[in-house]
Formats: sequence, structure tokens, C-alpha cells
Amino acid sequence: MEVKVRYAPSPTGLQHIGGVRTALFNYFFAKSQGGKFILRVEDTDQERSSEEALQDLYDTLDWLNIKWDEGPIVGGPNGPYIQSERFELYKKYAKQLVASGHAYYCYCSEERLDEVRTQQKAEKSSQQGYDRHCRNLSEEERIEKEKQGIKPVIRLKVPTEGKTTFHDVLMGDITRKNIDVSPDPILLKGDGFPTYHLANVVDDHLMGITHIMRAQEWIPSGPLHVILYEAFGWEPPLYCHLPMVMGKDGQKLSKRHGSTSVRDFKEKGYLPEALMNYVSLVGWSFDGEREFFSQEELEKVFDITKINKSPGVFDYKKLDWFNGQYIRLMSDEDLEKALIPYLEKAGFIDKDISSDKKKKLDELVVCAKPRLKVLSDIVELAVFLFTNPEVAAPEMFVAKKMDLKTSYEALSKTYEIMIEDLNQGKSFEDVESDITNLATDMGVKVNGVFTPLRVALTSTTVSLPMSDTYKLLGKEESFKRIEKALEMLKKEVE
RNA sequence: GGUCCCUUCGUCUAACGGUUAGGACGAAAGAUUCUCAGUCUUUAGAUAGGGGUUCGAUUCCCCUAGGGACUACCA
Repeated sequence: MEVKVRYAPSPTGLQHIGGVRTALFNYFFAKSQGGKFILRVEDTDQERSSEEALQDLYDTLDWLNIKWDEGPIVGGPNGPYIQSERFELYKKYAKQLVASGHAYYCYCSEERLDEVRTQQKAEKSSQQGYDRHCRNLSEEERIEKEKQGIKPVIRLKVPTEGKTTFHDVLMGDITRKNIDVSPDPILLKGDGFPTYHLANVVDDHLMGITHIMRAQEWIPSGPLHVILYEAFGWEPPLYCHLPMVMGKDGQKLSKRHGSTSVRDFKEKGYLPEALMNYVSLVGWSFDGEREFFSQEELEKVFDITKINKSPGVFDYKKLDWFNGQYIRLMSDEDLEKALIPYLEKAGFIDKDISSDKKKKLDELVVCAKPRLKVLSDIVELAVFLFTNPEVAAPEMFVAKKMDLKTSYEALSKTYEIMIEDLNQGKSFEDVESDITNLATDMGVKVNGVFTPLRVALTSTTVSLPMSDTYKLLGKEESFKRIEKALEMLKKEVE
């Protein structure tokens, strides 16, 4: 039997890490089994679904290079794949269940439902949820309600006795007493749209889904879905509930913990390959040793039985590390291309880059490559090159065990050395060793002479190595900055 | 409150019932005769607790504790 799985998000917000992890696991499982991966849009909540969220779903999967075999845009034999376009279908199936005695019309107002709920809560009743008020309405009562013009919902008649078991690939059998299953949940809402329960069962069946891989938060409704399958007389698919993705505090990952939307990660400059690789490792591992996998490899090597049962914390630091590794693997050309949008956004470069600037850029990329965790790091690293900010305070020139006077002295002597050496046609490497000697001569730490130079050239205490900085800036600009710095220091010393 | 699920270093995880309990991130230390990174080397760091079963439990069973999810005309 061909494996057929689906990712079925509801477009009610930006795609987040948890969702994408589910998508990835489904996708990898399908690929590894030579099966099909289906995308289905569950937009049955008309209030919360949005066009923007739908677009974000497409953008996200596109960015990650996840292609679906059937679904919106590409179509397929079981379409449409957007639930709002299947509107009539659910109505038909809901009514079928009413006709077969597995479901019933309910006329309860939301107000009454609220009342029931608050009362149950107040009494700490063991019975929480709908009180099945309309379950046994007589035909006369029903007609009376209809006459009043109340638009009913359709509820599933959940058995009040017995128990229901479903099988989970990872968890084994999970059994729940029927009395503990959600009491008669709504299948078809007042607006004629189905709830998740009805829509997903109907569609999974119609679309021939063989395995349902979804987050563990769905475990409690597993038995409910099986009851639905049985009511229809259908065979339920295999379940595989994926461990949750948590934040550092052990709670379900949310915005509190940092970025969670894939769009955010993209904008900060995470590479899709890195994100995919890392995300595939939360809740799954290959052998505990190997961690680097390309998409193609994951499509081959992914093994559903190696998925973990316990929830995993999303480690932003490890993602950073992965991303840095992937950046270092990029060619200089590719990296430069990836970096340009960030430099443009910062206002450092324009759309058309002069050949002069292009050369600078080429150099910059080489220097920056080992230092980047995310692409947007380039801005801070390059700010000295494209702007010339004021030094915030003269004290910045002063390294440990130095003072303003010695720092001034160090910088002016450094400047003299630079002028002389460079006039003699020496390389900057030679200049560096002479500066190092200067430190010895002055009886100070090497850092004591490099710090004033660093601050003079970059206005910051953290920067690229001085040789790179000098080469990037060029002789003229470098000298200009040193002179400016000397002026500032001189005032302080006098 | 009720139901269900989970439990190996701080984090992600590996370990046919037999290993000095392994790896990675993070942390700490050192090296790379300039900062920050990067790279390399090293160190610390875990089987939640208690009972069984067994010659032998991280591994199987039970209890306790802790954590989580669900409990909508949201998915």
C-alpha cells in the first residue's frame, strides 16, 4: 500500500516552528517510503482564517523547498484541497450521520452553553462540557425549535458506555472510556462549516490518507476521531502523534520564547537548510552521532520509528550554531548574494553596485564568513565600512592597564609607524609586527596599542582584525580616521 | 477538577537486559604572539525517587513525584 500523508494547517497565523516540524516529518516520511505528501488547507474557521496566513504557508514551504504532491495550486485527484471549497461535502456527511442515528441536531444557544460550562466549573463537576441536552429531543420538540427559526448545529452522538482504542505507531494502544471522550462535540457549526473533527475525518478518508502524523496535543481527540470513523463505517488510518516542541521553560513553544514564525527566522538570516536540519533533529535522531543532513539525505534516511516520545525544547543556540556551520559551507559568491539584501536594507549599498564597491564587498564577505551566525550579523560587522560613526567617548580608546595618555602615545606612534612602513612599500603584515614591537618597546600589552587603533578605525572595541579593517577602508580613509582620533585624544590629554 | 501522554548531562539525544552510560549544542579552561568570532585541544556534567522481575536493569512491570497536553459553534 502506498503511503499517503498530509500536512493540514489552518491558515490562522504565520507558520511556526511546531507546524513546520510536523510538515517536515510528514514530508520526510512520505519521501522515505516512496509515498505521497499532501497539503490541505483547513480554513473552516471563517473568523480566524486569513489570506495573509495562507500566503505565508505557501511562502514558507516554498522557502524550505518542500513540494507537495497533491494540494492547492498543484491540484490532484482528490481536490479541492482547501476545505472552504468543499463546503457542501461536509454538510452531506453530517446529515448522513444524523440519518444513520450517529448524530443529532442541537438547538442550544451559546448563552446556555456558557451557563452550563461556568456552572460545571464552579461545581468542579467531573462532567465537563456539553450536557447532551438536545440528544433526546422528541420530534415534536425538534419541529418546535425549527419553527422558532433557531439554526441548529449537528453534534456527534458519542456512546456513553464502553471504551474506544486507537493505535499509535509510537505510543502503542491508547484507550479511553467513551464517557471521558468529549461529550457530543459539534460536527457542523451554525454557519454550515464543519469543525476540525468532521472535516479532517471526512477528508482524510476521501483523500486516502494512510498515516496521520500530527502533534501530541491531538491525542485526546484520537478516540473521538475513531468513533467518527466507526460511525461512517470507515477504516481509520494509522496514527503517529509527534512530540511537542517546547520553549526553554517547558511550555508549548510560543512567541514568549522568541521568534517562532518561520518568516522571522528567514528575515533574521537563517538559512532554510540549517533550519530544516535543526528542526528535523528535535524529536528525531538518526543514530545519536550524526547530525548533518541535507534535504535529500533526510528524504532517504528518515525513520518514523526513531521519533522520540517525549517533548523537546527548541534550542535557539543550537540553531545558531547550525546556521553558522551552513554559512561557512556556502561559497563566497552565494554568501555575498545572500548578504546583499541585508546591506541594502541597512542603507549601506544601492541596487546597482559600482565595481569598486563590489570589490570591497568581495573582501568583506571573506572576512565576515567565519563570524556570522545569521546573515543579518553582517550589518553590525560592516557598519564601520559604510559609515563613520563618532567615537562615543574618549575612554573607548583605553585598553586595560592603559590610560588616556599612554593610549594617545600608542596611537600616534602607531600612526608614525604606519606612515613610514607603508611609504616604504611594506605590507600591512609587516606593519602589524612593527606595531607589536612598539608594544614591547612601550612596555605594554599588545592589546594596549591595538585597541586605540581599532577604535580609531572602527569606532568600536569589537571589530575585524586590523589588517582586514585597514585593507577594507583603504589607506586614505584609514589615515583620515586616525588623525581624527588623535585630535580627540589630544584634547583629552592636554 | 477530570482524562490522557511523557521522564538519560542545563538542552537535543545514543546505548540486542551485560559499555569506564557515547555524541552534539551550551558552559568552563587552554592554544591560535590585537578585540570579537572561527578553528583546534581539554574539563565538568545525566539514567527523577522507591519497590519488584532477573545472575545482571537506562532498558521489562508497579507505585510515587515532577512535567506537559486536552477539556470551544479554534484548529
